[in-house]
Amino acid sequence: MTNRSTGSNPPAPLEGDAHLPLYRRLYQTIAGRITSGDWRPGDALPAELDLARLYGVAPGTVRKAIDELVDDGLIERRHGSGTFIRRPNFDNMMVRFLLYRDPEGREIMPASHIISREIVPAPAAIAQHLGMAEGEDVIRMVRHRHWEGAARLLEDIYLPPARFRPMIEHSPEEIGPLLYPAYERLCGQLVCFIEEEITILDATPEDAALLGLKDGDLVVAIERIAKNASGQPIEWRISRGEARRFRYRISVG
Amino acid sequence: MTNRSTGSNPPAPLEGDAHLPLYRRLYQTIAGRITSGDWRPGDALPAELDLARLYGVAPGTVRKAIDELVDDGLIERRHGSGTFIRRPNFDNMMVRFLLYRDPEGREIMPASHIISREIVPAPAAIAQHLGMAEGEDVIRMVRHRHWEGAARLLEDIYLPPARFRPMIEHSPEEIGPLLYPAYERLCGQLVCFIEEEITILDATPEDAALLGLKDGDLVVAIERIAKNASGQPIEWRISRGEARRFRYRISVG
DNA sequence: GAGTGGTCTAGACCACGAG
DNA sequence: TCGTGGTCTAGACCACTCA
Repeated sequence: MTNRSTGSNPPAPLEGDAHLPLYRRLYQTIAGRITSGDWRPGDALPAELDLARLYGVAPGTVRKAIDELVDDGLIERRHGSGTFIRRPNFDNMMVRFLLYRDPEGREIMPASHIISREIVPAPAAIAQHLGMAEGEDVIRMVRHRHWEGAARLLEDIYLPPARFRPMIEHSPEEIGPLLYPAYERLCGQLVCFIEEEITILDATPEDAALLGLKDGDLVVAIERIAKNASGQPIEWRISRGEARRFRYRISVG
Repeated sequence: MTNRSTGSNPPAPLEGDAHLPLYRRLYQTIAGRITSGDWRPGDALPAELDLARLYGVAPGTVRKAIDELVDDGLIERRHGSGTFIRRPNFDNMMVRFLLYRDPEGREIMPASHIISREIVPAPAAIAQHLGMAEGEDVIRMVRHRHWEGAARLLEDIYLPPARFRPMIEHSPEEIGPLLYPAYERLCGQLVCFIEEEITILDATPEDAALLGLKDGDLVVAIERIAKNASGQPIEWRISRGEARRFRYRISVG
């Protein structure tokens, strides 16, 4: 059988090489419609049987593609009501690890101060992380996060201008305290995956001064690469904070 | 259809409550045969169609159970040759994070010194982690790991005697430098899952002395709970090392 | 070539959520 | 009550490994 659309429209095309499994190509197609903003967080996907008809594949093939999208956290099933695009929430993640709490023990939303935004030539390491050429223009943003009356977290953030020009054109007030919602609202960019590397090292004199640390104190440095639904890197950042009281949980299968 | 064994033996029983999905019960059944030592690392599982016949379920149901066992790292598929029990390798994990290398940059297998082994009443927190009652007997083992001529990692390890009595009956030479292989070899216990929590804190005077740190230096403390194939906790440990140069990578979907 | 997992199909029936 | 996802079945054919 070469075409199983039962008398109705011809099937929609799938992304990806024809030699890839259908469920892989369907995964990429759905991820691409999230990346493009065609489907946005909160939206419902078509029902599985509708997707099967739409793309001309069997229901079991749709199910396998959706299984993997759910595993990767891009979408979410709600039994009886449908399948929905997720909005991951990474922006406030680091604050949790630094274990600061208000007097009642609740988590704090720290104040956010954008110190500078400029376009600079991409250093080699950052260009590589972002899939750009060395020396190509890149947006560099410095941000400090404050709580308990002092700077606690220093962030250097690098963004490709092709996707993120609005981040230098809008005022800090329009951007607000959380970056990832601003990326989505102002630039149509959705962060879906992150990879981090944690290092403990000696504070530089500048960082020590900004964080109120003594000479010889240690900082925790968290390097992060953030990717969109299609797995393309869209942000690189390094954050530094006081190492003491840092805490992190992981589980490995 | 109530019984689909085609004229041959009746199906083998599945673990778990009858109201659970068949693929979940099959997952638990296979995990249980790993825990019990019935199937050991390196062994091949029966072919998927044989498992389907053995347990009286459809091939697709076997496939879904095996998919999840593979996702959880308990088994491994090799296309064309079979499905095999995996042997996870966690024991040396922490050493990687501390970034010590020999002069040629290779990873080091640090020397391992068992300082003490004793049976003590379980403190409340440890009893809870191990699913025991407070005050019940627990094995406490202290181990130091050395490289570059000094102690670099201090480990306090707690084990339930019901599973691990051989660990106090055998000599340190019989145990060898790696604990998890010794658990498997001497006690028939296989570690399949771990959860860790990393904290940076001030060194206690004793830890500072043992690690050669100055007063006020920081240590990284890694608390770990290790579980077998059935998800039962079988070991709790806390390891401390110098915080400086600590490094950790994670990715979050 | 025999046996294995990998992909894909085409359904049936159940459990859940919302109107 | 209807539409959704959740489970389960029963096969076909392909791709890979190894003797």
